Amino acid sequence: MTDTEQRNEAKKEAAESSSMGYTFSDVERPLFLAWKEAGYFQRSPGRGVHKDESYTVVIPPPNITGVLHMGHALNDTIQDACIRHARMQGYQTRWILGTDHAGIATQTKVDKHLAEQGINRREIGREAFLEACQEWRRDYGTRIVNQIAQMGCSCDYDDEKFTMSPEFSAAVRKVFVDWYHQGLIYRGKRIVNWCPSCTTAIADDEAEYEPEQGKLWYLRYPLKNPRPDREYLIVATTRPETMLGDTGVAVNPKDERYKDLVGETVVLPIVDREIPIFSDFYVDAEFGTGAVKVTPAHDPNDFAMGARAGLETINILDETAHVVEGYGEFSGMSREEARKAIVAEFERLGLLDHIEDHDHSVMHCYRCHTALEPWLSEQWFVAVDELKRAAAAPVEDGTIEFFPARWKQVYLDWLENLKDWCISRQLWWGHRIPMYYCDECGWMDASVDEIDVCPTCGAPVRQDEDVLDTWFSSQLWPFATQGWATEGNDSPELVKHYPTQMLSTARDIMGLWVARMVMASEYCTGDIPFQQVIIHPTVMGADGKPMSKSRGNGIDPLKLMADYGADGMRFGLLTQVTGSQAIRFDYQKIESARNFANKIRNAARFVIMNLEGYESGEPELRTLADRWIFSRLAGLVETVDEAYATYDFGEMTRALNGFFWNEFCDWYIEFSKARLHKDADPADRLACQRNLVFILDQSLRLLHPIMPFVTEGIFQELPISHEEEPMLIGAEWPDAERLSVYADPAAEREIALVCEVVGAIRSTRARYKIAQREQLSVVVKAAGDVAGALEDNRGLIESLATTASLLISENAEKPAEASAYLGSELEVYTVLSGYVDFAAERKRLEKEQNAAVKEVERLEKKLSNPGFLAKAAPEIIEKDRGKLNEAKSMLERVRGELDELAV
RNA sequence: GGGCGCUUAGCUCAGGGGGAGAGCGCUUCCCUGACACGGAAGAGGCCACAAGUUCAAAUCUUGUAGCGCCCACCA
Repeated sequence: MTDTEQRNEAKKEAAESSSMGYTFSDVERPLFLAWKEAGYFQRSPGRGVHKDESYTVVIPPPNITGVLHMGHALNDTIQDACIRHARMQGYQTRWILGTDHAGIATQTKVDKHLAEQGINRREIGREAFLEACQEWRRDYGTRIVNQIAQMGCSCDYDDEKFTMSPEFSAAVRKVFVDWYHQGLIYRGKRIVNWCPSCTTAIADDEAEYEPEQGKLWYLRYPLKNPRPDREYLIVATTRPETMLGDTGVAVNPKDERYKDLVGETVVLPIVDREIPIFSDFYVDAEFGTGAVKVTPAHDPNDFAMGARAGLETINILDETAHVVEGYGEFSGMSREEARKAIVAEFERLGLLDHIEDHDHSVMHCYRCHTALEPWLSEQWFVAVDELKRAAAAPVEDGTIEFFPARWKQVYLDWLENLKDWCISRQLWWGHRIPMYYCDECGWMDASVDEIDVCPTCGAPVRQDEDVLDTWFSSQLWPFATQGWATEGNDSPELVKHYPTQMLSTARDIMGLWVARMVMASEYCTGDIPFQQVIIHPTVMGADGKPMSKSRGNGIDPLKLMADYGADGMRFGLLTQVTGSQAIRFDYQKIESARNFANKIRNAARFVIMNLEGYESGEPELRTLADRWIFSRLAGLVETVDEAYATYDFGEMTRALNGFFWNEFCDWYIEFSKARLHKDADPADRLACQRNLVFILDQSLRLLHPIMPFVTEGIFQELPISHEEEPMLIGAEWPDAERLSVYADPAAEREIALVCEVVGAIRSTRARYKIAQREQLSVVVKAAGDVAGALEDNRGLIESLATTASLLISENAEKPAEASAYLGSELEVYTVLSGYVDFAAERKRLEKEQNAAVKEVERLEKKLSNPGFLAKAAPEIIEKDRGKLNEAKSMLERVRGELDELAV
């Protein structure tokens, strides 16, 4: 083990035992509280506000079923960055915080929780169960809000919302009642996804498809009037037990095989029911035998076909999926038992043609994993035709914009295929449907207020037992959180903060939530709910698969924050946000971001520890380095602004990191060191200090929305006036236009030359393993203007390259025993006095020679192409001509060097 | 089955018609008074494949192969 390795080991151990230097919670927590207490999180008008326009975002309310996961971490970071950015720009910001009661998900969790204590929901009854849910909600609701706070999110914590608050319930009831009275909500008997174990309907999106190795049974249905060539029809089915409820057999109208059978009748075996053969385009002639048994009560497609053909619907299963009365020996059997028994019966009757293996997917309940039963039952529905047209319009005409833009089509396609929405759930936890029934006189109506007695006959009424789908309340989120239920569209909050500016969410709830919010908003407020929709990429595990407990590839954001700090996690996540639809989670990105935070802290420490004798004042551009870094800053602000406008966070973080680390730290701070020296010119020293403070301050502002904690911590220590801007969170965002006066392409070109010379010397030094402190003699040969620029900045070169002597001249001669660097505009000769390794130099120069030869060939070929000369843009041709000249000159000089080495 | 996306350095990914980039990893040197979570210098890529458009293709079009996600779901 080398000394360095030993030292590193020792440091590592020390770090592990003392949790290295900086403990996040110690620093982050007090800053968070300071922001909160100073009122920055509150609804406007607040501190720092100087614009009339508002900037409002509603947080996608996290379910109270769990804790913060990677999806929240990314999504909330995006929103906080945007909100903080807007706040610094002076907008009246409001980030509405809250949680979602998440009906079915929470009920399952609470059920399970109670079961662990030996408590059964049905035994304790509805009231007690709901109290248990409320307790759960208090616990988890608090927990998740604390975690959002831990991330540094600048939501309005003093005005927290909940999808089952009284305010929200009022909104839900109002919408239900209005829609019911307008005929948008109706009750109907439909096929729904029924869980026989939970005994509730569940939404399509709450069902999970699981692949299953099944069978395809080919059953013979005898014709009522057998023909000489045909006694029966063969149907193929994956679910033979449903044949008890068959009321027809369907074939494709174009299917020649069955054309003459349409209109005939078959006699359903076992039940001896006579059912018609009919045609329907839905039937795929290629599949099975091309003849389909139709069970309208137990399959949604059959239901549709049955409706078209006017078939009877016969329900053969009860709510627990057992065969109902009236089917003899089969009655009372479970689905599985009935299947076996019926197949056996067909076999006994000689009506089982054959069996094939058939893999397919089956819907399962996502809570208990019981296979779902398509079941005919009485449910409440929202008629979507009218609503979906209203939801499509603002997206089609661009009033609502998607980022990335391709999601627009996904949204419209989803709406296009939307079917009526089943909103009733046979659950307890949720908004109870505000429908009242009188069993005496048959009166029924929806009501915003609670009703006890029938308005027509005075008898006691009962309220519908079912609750509403969670999404029915979630769809109201952007406006029901802002006083809509009580004050309508004139609510002061809505007037100021509606429509909201932006909604950020994951793509999987695009239809479920995003589209429904647009529908509901258009209908309830007559306005769009938000102007822009960000669909952020999904965070996948390191294996590229969706994060899940069963795969064990999940990442816990809380642990990330503990290990890398909230800032590290936030910045690291945003570096991975590109136009892509999925990101493969990469610890190294988070670690790099943590290192970046550390870099920022150390750079700030350097600036602050070098402020002896500092007096505040305007920046003063005295040197090339000053002009250069200010020019770069001006460019950075433009890039960052553009990145916010397009929500390109990857680009934003790359620009910020590159500027701060590679330009400000690696070069500008290094350039500054000589100027900050005790013996340096005091006036220049002060200018340098002011410039350092200015650049650092501007950098902190630009970084703050992404890394709020580190930047605020440093800002507090900066010797700038904190009277107007006491905290960075409310400080003014850098103004690209004002800074644009610093744009200085000439300075950027010149500094590149200086860096090229420094780099050439350092490179030679590294190649010959010459220690940094050993001073070198250097000769630079360059044309007049270049030499002039370098001469003006010889101090920078001398200090960064540690030279003993530096000769810069147009007519410089190559010194003896020197290593040569050949650039396009300059040559650098580093004197090595006796150390020159001729073989190594030759090898290196030969490599350069090869590259130069190739470049010359490439360009000559290109420039001798008549097509290129005739059609390419003149500036491109000019550029290539210049490049060819450079390449030729380079080649000539490399050859000259090689010739000398040969001597 | 439909839609969308991806394939660029060892790894994770940017870029997007005229000079191949970043971070991590790797190699060499360095604890120099901000930072070893660091500094300096390097090595490393016919940009998946094929055809086409073009004066010019990693970049545009089409196709092929592989990977992935979402939606639908055929009895």
